[in-house]
Amino acid sequence: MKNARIVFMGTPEFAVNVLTMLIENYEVVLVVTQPDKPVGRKHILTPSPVKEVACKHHIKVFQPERIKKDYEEILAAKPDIIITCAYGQIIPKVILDAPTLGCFNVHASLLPKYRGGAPIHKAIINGEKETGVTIMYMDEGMDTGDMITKVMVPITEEDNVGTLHDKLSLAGTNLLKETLPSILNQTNPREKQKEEAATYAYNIKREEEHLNFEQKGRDIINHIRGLNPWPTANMLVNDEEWKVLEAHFTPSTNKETGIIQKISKESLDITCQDGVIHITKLKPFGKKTMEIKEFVNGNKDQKLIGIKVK
RNA sequence: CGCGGGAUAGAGCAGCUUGGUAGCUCGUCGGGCUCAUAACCCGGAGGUCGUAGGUUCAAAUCCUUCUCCCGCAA
Repeated sequence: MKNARIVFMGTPEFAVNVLTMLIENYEVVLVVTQPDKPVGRKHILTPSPVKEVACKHHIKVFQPERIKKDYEEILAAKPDIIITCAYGQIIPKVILDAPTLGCFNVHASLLPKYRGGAPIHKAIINGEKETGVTIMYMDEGMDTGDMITKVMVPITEEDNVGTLHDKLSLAGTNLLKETLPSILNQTNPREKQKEEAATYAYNIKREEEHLNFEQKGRDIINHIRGLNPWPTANMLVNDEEWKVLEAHFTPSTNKETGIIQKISKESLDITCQDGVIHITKLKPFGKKTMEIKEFVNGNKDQKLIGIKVK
């Protein structure tokens, strides 16, 4: 089926590469994405990245508030195939059953691990050495459908959510490009997920962004890079919320955790369970984010030394 | 008018309470020391103190307006 009618459903930056590839190679008849959301202090109504791409290519966009109740437009598009990628809403069975070839999803993890909305963040936070992308059939569960193809992507020490996100987005796009022909002529493999091996990566909650210096250094570093550049880890300094963007760790023994030990042009050092966290990029309360070098220029009197960070 | 933080040299800050012709760290430029240096020493350039108005002999500093940036909440 060469000229399949494709409906694409997706929302954030992660889905942009996938959509672009589909537009360049296939006939995308409708793009479904989340409604424009008010963003920032001024509540400026902002379209999703996916919507912007769709508009640029003059493809019809559908933005239901609740797809569970408002889906007629998708049926009307008479899709042969629906491809989703980080859409952001649970898709009802009526839609899953609509396309002649089925509904397929591009998910940023090696399923059945990290089902859910924050697989990239959680993979880094948990200190994984590798993750990947899975292309799969959709069913009514959350990322529980049968798997078709996967690609592995290593996680390096230097990776954070931003860099890994970009790698996975590209890997997912390429994987879909390779997999789609077999889906279209219905020769693709199909493998059930092992339910007992499933783990979940739910969206990051506000309280999960807070650093705990009683933890081991390795875990704290993973936590920081697993939340950078978004939503970013934070800590309380003098009861003000500071953001921590980059840091590294050296092991040692300490009497007390969470103490600001030293501020130098190399780093701001805070004790943790088994060593010292060296913060090299941060955002003090009310300030812009800054490199340690900039930060230390304005803190030459070292008045933060000895303070307990919470 | 949702809550709070901020705006002073290219960067990060101090000074504002108790008005009196602008300071620190870094960067930059020039010179010196050194085998050498991102180290050290000496010297220079660079600011109408976010905007507009008010009080005053005098405003970065006190009062009012507006703009912009940041976090939270949505």
